[in-house]
Amino acid sequence: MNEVRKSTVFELAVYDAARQIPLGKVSSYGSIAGKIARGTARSVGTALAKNPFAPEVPCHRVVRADGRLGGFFGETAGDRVLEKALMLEAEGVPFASAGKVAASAFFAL
DNA sequence: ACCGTGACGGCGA
DNA sequence: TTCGCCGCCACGG
Repeated sequence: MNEVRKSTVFELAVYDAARQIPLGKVSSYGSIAGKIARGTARSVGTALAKNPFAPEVPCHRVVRADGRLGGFFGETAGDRVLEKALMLEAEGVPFASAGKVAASAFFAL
């Protein structure tokens, strides 16, 4: 029988870092990459995309370096965008503008 | 071992 | 300021 998809050490490190993001705050893919000192924003995004520990791991609190929400929240993705954006607002994350998180909302990992 | 893909980031026009 | 291209690392086939 099939085993569960075993995550790599890198991915686990990413999940652990994301899990440290407090409610009402966010972090960028690049910041996490630097935190775990492994990989880059690209690989971090790929790892979070697999996130088998959701919602245990608040991957929705991870945004792009420019404050934008990112792939899962892509404006062209449809209604999902608003759902996630609203979820962040519900957590108390300040927005600089529509769909853009304020720089002060970034949590220093 | 090699190639293509992907929830990104920085720079140039 | 906005749009587009290249470069970055990790993973699966």
